[in-house]
This record gives sequence, structure tokens and C-alpha cells, in this order.
Amino acid sequence: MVDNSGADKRPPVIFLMGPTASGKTDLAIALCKVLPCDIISVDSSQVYRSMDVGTAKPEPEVLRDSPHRLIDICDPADAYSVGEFLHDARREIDGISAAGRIPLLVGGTMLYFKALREGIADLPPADEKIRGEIEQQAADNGWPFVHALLAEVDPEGAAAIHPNHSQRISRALEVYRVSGLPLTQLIKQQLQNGCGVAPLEKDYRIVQLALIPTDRAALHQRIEQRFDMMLNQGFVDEVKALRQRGDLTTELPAVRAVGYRQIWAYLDGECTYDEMRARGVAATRQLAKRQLTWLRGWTDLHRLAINFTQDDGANNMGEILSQALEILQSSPIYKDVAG
RNA sequence: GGCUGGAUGGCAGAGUGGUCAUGCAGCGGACUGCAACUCCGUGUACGCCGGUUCGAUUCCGACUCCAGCCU
Repeated sequence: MVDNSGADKRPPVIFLMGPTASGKTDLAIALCKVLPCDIISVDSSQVYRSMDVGTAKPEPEVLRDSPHRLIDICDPADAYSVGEFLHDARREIDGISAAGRIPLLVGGTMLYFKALREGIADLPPADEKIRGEIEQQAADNGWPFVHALLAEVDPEGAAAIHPNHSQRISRALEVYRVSGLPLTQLIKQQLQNGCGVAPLEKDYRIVQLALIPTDRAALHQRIEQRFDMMLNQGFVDEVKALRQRGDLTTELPAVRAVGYRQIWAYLDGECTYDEMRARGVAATRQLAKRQLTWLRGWTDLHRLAINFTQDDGANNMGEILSQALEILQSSPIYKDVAG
């Protein structure tokens, strides 16, 4: 792995991960003030333009002082994907690094981090037509039926997927129908032949930091307060504006994002304002829980225990910042960050 | 004071003399182009006290509380 002898010429990259509302942006900006870092956002929702309040996008003034790459790069009508992210992120990482600075990847979309770190196979991109056909088969016969179809062509892949797991069944079958080869086989082949997008570690030294809230209840309270703040900042109007375009539907990933989906349903008259608020807060909590599940088993992770006191929202960010700096300075990238 | 109805897990809400409600939330987990997605797993709840019964959340009685009606 990382060679500490000094012969390792790979440039450094910093990952900063953590659940929603854990203070990642604050820490990233603080780090930028003391280190030659440039921020790359790793967030599947902040890529969308005109979705600002609900995705907790940093304020324009903040973005002016601390530019974030890969924010506002996509229209809500389009579906961004891991594949595109990998391509875009790699381009930004290379660019920042070539300029002699350190890429600081900050966000909560854990699949993106994972794909970046471990690499990903070259696979056919989404095919709307075939996806539509699969959806139709599922609507007619149920997902277990479609799962059985998958089992015929990719038994190994099907065995690893639950018969109700719509999205993964759909994708595996889609890949087969487009390429004529089982997804499992494509991945296995490329692991051997080294095709696809290589793991970032091949070319960069990664230091991985994660903000882990010490107290779940306090995080929940913070999430609730933040959701209310978003509502006060015009979250509902933001969703109204998206609906008024007329071309967006609840099928799109942008509209399915936490908060957006619940407000969309409220505007459809499916629930009261209070129910919408409660559902939005719950959806955010669930997001945080899934992000923490990813992080729990994450290897080579430096965990920063962030402690929100439940009453006044104060936290130990100052302490966290010095811990982070200490970790970075004691890591092999020290001479880079010291500059 | 009287009459009637009700009292079920954190919440909503079915139901049954012995066996599984269910939904939501919570908690745990999974995850190769939608991932803020999608999916999986997870609860000895039956107001209180007696009685009937082999067995009661379910039947009977008293009590407590709630809602409505009556005097």
C-alpha cells in the first residue's frame, strides 16, 4: 500500500465524509483556510442546479471564497450517475493536483466515495428503453418474476440480489440485455484484466476522514432544526418552482431527493404540512443512518467524534479541526500539506 | 349522578378463547451508472383488580380514565 520510505511519489488526496448535518462543509472550509486544498463536492443532490435550500448547498458567498467543484453541473431533468461522477471527479482531482494543490473531497454520497476509492468496471450506461421494458415486466408480473428472468442469464448475480430488490435486479438485467453478458461476469473479467476505472489509490495517497456524531439523539435534533430552517428559507417555494417547469416527475432522482419528494407530495395534496415536515425529517434521519452504516465498516478511516450538545447547537468543531490537522500532519502526505 | 361507546407495542390502527395483523417511526444490515435511491431484517402490545376456563388481550363483574349523551 502506501510507501512511507519517501519513494512514494503519488500526490495526496483527502476524503472528508460523514452523515448529513454533521458539519462536513464547516470543517472543509476551515481546513481550506490552513491548507492548500481545493474542494470537490461528493454529493449526488448538490450536482443539480436550482436545488439549493433543500440540498444544504453552501451560500453563494461561501462558494465564492471556497469554491466547490461538481456543484450545479446538472439539470434536475437529467439523471446524474456514479459513472459520470467518477469521470468528473477524476478530472477535477487531476486538475487540482497538477496545479500543486490538494484535492479535498467532501460529501455524504458514500457510493461515490466507494467507487472512487475502489474503482469501477466499465459497464454500459443506463438505457431508458430497456429500463422501461423491465419496469413494465415488473409491473405486470412482480419483481420476483423479473428476478427469476435474471437468474436464467446470470445465476450468480441473481443469487446475490434479493427478489424484491427492484433497482439492482433492473440494473443487472439491463446490463445483460444491452451487452449480452452477465453483469457479474463483466465485473469479474475487468477485475482480472484491469479494465474500467482504476482505484484512486493507484495514483494517489488518500487520507480518509469522517465526522461521526457521538450522540444519535443530538444528531436527530440537529436534523430537525435544520429541516425547519430550510422551510423558513423557502424550501417549499423552491420545490414549487421545480414543479412549475412542468417537465419534472417524481421518477427523477432529483425529485426523489430527501425533502423534495415529501414537499412534492404535500403540494400534490397527499398530506398536510405537518405530516410533510415530519416525513421530511424522518427521511433525513434515515439518510443519516444509512450513511453511518457505510462508514461503520469503512477501512482505513480516521474517525472524528463530533459532539453536538443538544441544547444550543454548539459543538467541538475547534477540537475536531486540530484533530484533523494532526492526522494529516502525521500521515505520509505531511510534507505536502505543510507547504 | 345516570346511559352509551372506548381503552391494543413510540404513534396510527385491525383482530382473535390457545397460532402472524398491518402501516409509520426507531434500531440493525445490504449496496458496481437512479444511491438523498432501492432493498432486507427487527417488537413476549393488549388500562387496573378479581372471576369463569385446561387456557383470556379476547367472556363476566368491579374499578380507573377518556369521549359523547342525559338529569
